[in-house]
Amino acid sequence: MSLDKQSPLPIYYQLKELLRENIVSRKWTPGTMIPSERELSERYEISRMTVRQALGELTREGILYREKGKGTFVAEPKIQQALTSLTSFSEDMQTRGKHSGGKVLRLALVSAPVRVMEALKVSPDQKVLLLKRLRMAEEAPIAVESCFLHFPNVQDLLNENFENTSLYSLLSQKFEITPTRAQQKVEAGLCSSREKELLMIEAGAPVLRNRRITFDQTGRVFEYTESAYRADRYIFQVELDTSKEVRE
Amino acid sequence: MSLDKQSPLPIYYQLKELLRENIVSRKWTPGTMIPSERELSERYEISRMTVRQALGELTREGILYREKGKGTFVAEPKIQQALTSLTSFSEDMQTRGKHSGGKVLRLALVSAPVRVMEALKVSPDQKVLLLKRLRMAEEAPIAVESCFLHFPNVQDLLNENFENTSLYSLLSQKFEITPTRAQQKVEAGLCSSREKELLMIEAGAPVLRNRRITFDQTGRVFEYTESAYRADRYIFQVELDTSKEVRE
DNA sequence: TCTATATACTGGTATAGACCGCTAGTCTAC
DNA sequence: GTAGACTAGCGGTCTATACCAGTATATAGA
Repeated sequence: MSLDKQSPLPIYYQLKELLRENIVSRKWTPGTMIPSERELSERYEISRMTVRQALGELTREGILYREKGKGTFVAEPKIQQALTSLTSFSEDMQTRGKHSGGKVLRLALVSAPVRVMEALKVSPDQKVLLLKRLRMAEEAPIAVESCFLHFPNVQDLLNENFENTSLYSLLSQKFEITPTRAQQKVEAGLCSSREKELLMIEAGAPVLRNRRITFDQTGRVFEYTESAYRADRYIFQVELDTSKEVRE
Repeated sequence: MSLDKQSPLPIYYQLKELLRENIVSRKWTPGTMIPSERELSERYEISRMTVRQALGELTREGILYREKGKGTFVAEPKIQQALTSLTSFSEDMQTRGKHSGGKVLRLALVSAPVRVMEALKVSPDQKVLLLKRLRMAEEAPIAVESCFLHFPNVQDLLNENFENTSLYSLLSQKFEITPTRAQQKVEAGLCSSREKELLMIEAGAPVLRNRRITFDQTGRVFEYTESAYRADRYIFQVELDTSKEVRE
């Protein structure tokens, strides 16, 4: 594997994904020392500062940790993450060991329905990005998800390929948006006729309906998502904990 | 205010604190465009890369945000963090302004089903207290709840009246048990024939199924509860927050 | 044998310069 | 008047280099 310096993708980003691949494939296991910054910079014929940008981002993602004078190492995976924390679907599925995937049903700038406008706090003349996807797990449909996004330059997402990429990792890489807090409402319902076809279930089958408003690190709402999960294939899990102190 | 290049503190860190001071003192208010990277680098006679390190960290902290081609701006302050809270049904209903109530369907020491034994970590010969209730809200049934309890002297609860009393307030008053942490699983399903009658819904109506394992302040599990909520009358809500660190 | 020093690594900080794509305002030609 | 070209300024990426401080190991001296 190597880097393509002609690619429009930044070099540090290519290196980052290359390193990530070595970790998720368990070629490098937790605790392993990865090649030093100087070694990586020589091997791929790039500047050490570029290597540092890749390693820095992976470190902030909790995938690597550095020790001055010693080296950079693969971090232990976080166990709790799937529960209390905010995950996108891709990451959610990964932590459960299932193969994630999805088919984009729609990706466009739209005028939002009123309930979405209220959630995203946008005025009627503002358009939001709608990303509607059929979510898959192990080759079978598991959920229909409509994700409404609103933040500066959201239209840049129109050219992205969401079939294999996590929305949240894109948001953090290109927009410096980190999902930090969310309000989620979960209820039971019966599938609509459209959902019945997409999810390949029978009429009258139950679905889990999920509505989520997500806030970034600055406290701004950037996402409102509605999803309908096949009840026979999905369980919503949450850990509640009152022992955590409220800051400030 | 200026920077001390002889200080053992890194220059980027000094700049970061200097900029932060301008923001917390509200000299720069939210939405203000701060000086450009090149301007800061000239003003303080430092490299632009050093400026970028300071701005990058403040951006990741959510204090600044950048817009390509435009500039770097002061972000809106973080809103107060809300907690994921752990409430009993009575309190849950109270916070929603509905009159809470319930009819006790069964209160007895029983041998627990296997899934309950596993959750409560009891051996097959140990009996647990089963409290099965029909939960009401505004004179109408809203949920069927089976609550399995296991802790010292649990049999003392046999004489209690649960029609109007919160289980959790009893536990804290008489047993010094404070619900502190819980794992909850939520899924959608269709009502059983028994649930249909109790909840007064039609056959094939959807229900929200909830399973909760609750731990007390010492980390011991004391409760396993299964409930089925009328989908048309109940929405499960949760606030998620990743800004609180999860530690082992 | 044990301690102290030399040295060869590591990541951390900082420099100065370059080019890119994007934004917004201005200016020109129609 | 207005659409399109130009341009100054912005953040984003990348290079090549330098020196610092911490870590581990080998080596020289007591």
